[in-house]
Amino acid sequence: MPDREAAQDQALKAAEELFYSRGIQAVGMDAVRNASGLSLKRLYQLFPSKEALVLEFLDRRDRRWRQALAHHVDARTTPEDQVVAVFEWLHTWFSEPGYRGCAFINSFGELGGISPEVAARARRHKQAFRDYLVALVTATGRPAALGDQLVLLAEGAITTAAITGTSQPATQARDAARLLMLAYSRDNGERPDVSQQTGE
Amino acid sequence: MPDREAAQDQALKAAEELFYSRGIQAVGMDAVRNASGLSLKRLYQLFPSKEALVLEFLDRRDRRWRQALAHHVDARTTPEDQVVAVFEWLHTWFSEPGYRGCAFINSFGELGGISPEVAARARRHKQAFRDYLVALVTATGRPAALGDQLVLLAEGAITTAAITGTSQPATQARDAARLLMLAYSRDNGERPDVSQQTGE
DNA sequence: TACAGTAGAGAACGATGGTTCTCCAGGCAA
DNA sequence: TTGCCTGGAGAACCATCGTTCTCTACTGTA
Repeated sequence: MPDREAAQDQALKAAEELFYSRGIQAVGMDAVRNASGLSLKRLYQLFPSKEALVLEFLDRRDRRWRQALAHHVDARTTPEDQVVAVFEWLHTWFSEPGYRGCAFINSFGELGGISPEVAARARRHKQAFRDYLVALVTATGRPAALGDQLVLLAEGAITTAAITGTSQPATQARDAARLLMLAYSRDNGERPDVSQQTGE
Repeated sequence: MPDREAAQDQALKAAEELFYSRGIQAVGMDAVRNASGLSLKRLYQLFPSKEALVLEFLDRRDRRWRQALAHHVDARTTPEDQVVAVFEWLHTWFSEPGYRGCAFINSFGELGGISPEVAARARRHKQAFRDYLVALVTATGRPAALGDQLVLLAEGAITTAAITGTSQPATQARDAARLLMLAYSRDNGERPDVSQQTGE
């Protein structure tokens, strides 16, 4: 029998391509079969159901995505640079052909309301990203609250880039991130005053 | 014959409830029939296909959403307050029971890859929101670039609130927005320096 | 050569979905 | 009253989907 692991890899590669580009419900197991070159029988030997394939697809994507991000960030030396590198990496991601947003946001929107498992994967993925970014931010000596704000910039850039079809949001988010880092830098005190300076 | 307009309203109300909470493909026309109290025959008299119903649902949601936002913002007097009011409105939106993110982001993720019409509605909706927010920002005397950054904060808050199930992202986004408005205020010059202050 | 086990190709099956059709009840003009 | 139109309820129809089954070909072994 051909290597089980290799076959799983083939299936998941095909599934990722299809699920990401067309959405999950729009892709039948027949399409996965054609794209992967595996037989339906083999597919169901490797994954007991489509749901299982979907969850594996998400897990695999989560791992790869975070690895790719960390790899890019690790190339930088200072903590500040590492934070900025997150947004630079977003830019290269957005520029990939076929970029269509975050697979977790997309599958949450599509299936989060009817599949608790899918919703949980999305939560886990976003939580991991948040923890990662907050760690980078606190390494610069700035508060976790800034990390949460940068998460919002990154998430906003991800969906805006997908819908508008440009990678510009990454640059805008990076610039905003730099301003916020400046606002939270020691020169301005650890806790910039956001209380009502605009009136009300 | 019962009022055509009233029947359409009934159908759209039911469709919105179902599509938003469960996703579009997961909701059959049978479910819309049951929820709306209309017969299938009547439904197909009012909308030639499910696709037409979906597009009408999106158009209607776009109108209502922007109206609700504008209504909240209009209650404020100063331009700065109006910008902040956007994020306060997000907070009340996120706090609604059954909040599950932006219907346009969700349907873009679900159908954007296979339905150009749905993708176009998402683009239009986001473009309108962007234009609105940029107009509010430029009314304060600040550059449009800040508006784009605030859009990212808002979009990020929308999806983060949906996936985490909290309304806290609205507050975080509002605080970040205040800091960015401060950074762009006349005291700091019209164009804050974001060039490489973090090195590299 | 005979045989057991595995895999591939694709038909088959049961469920569901979008869409249409049938049949019947009720209102209303002549 | 009679005939006609509209609408409701739901069956019917056809395609698709997830999943399983059948049949055949092949490989390795005694």
